[in-house]
Amino acid sequence: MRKNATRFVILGLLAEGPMTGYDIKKIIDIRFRYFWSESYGQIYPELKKLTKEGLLEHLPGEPDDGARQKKRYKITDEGKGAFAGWMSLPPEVERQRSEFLLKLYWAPWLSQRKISDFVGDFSRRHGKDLDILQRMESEMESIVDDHANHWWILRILRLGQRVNEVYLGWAKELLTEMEEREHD
Amino acid sequence: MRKNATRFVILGLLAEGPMTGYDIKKIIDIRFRYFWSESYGQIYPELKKLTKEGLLEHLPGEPDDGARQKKRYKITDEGKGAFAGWMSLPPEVERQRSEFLLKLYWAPWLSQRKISDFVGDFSRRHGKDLDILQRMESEMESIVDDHANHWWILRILRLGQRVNEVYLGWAKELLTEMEEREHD
DNA sequence: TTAGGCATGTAACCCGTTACATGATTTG
DNA sequence: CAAATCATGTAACGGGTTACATGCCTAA
Repeated sequence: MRKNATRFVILGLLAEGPMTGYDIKKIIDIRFRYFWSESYGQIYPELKKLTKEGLLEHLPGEPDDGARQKKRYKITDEGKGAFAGWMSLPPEVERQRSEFLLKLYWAPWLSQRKISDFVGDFSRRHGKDLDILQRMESEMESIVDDHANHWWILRILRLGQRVNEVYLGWAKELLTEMEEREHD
Repeated sequence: MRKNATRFVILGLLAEGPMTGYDIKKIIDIRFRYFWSESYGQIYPELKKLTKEGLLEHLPGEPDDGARQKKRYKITDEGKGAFAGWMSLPPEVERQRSEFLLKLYWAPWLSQRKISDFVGDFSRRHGKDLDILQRMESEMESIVDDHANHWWILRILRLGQRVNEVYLGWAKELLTEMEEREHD
């Protein structure tokens, strides 16, 4: 009754082609950065487990133990089946937590200065996110017909953009309202 | 080097007045529902620990062990200090995960029908969220001057509204685009 | 009287990060 | 040759959910 989405993210990426644990982490950090994350401490043990269960296999010619070298994994048919099974399940709604909004809720405990610092940090962070998403969109637009899922990736990127635009607009407004309020 | 925001949420709520673990959970589920969550399995043990550390105390006249009855906790001065200390720290950025977007990324594995079901669920969920946020906003607008933090709560609610509006608009557009694409 | 909400609590278990350890390869 | 990056892996630890156990009180 647990999620363990990690294993399915790994299977999904390996379904696009064989790669190493390091590659998987890199792709998640870049392509998925707005809606997913994993750590090595999750990825490597999970690769091992998936291999033992027969959902993955080492590529032949690669060391399967001993020497510390690149280890490329390939998904098996069983692995593809497991992935397809997970895909067809309704997506779990993850709990969301925002320490930023929590602290805004108790803003009267803080100085005006401190609050506007927090809001400023929030704003800058989402400004950067927006920049990255816009760059990713341009790239993706030029190769939208290359793969079946590029059309979908574009839609995901655009959602990310709109959300970040909302964050930015809201933060800017809030800073203005705070100033107006201070010398009323 | 760990977060443990749970204990500070508890301290923050108890700083508004004494209450039970049950009350704390209810408030988080209702007022914080768009940006925070806790389970009883976190709250009760944490209340115990905080009491042992002297940041909380049982209200006199309440059973401090034995009979299973209402147990109201009150924050101590030390507890207030700990809370203020946490408040002044820059908010941690929590990792965010969306299984929904992950599955959209691999949408070509699914039938058109399945995808639009997922998008439809997403849309309905955020439609409900938007309704609730709008109702909370009306309530809050009528009592905005009652407490120092009501002004802030209003801003938080409005951010939630805008984000949910973006989700809804995006989902509607996506469903339209999917239909256009199907009979091209 | 019974269903539902109030109310507290624990144990098992998994999730996930962090810190640490190790070493190869590439590039300035 | 040194630094950065590639690359794999484990152990410890805390975070957090879920399932379970218990029992009171109140309204239909």
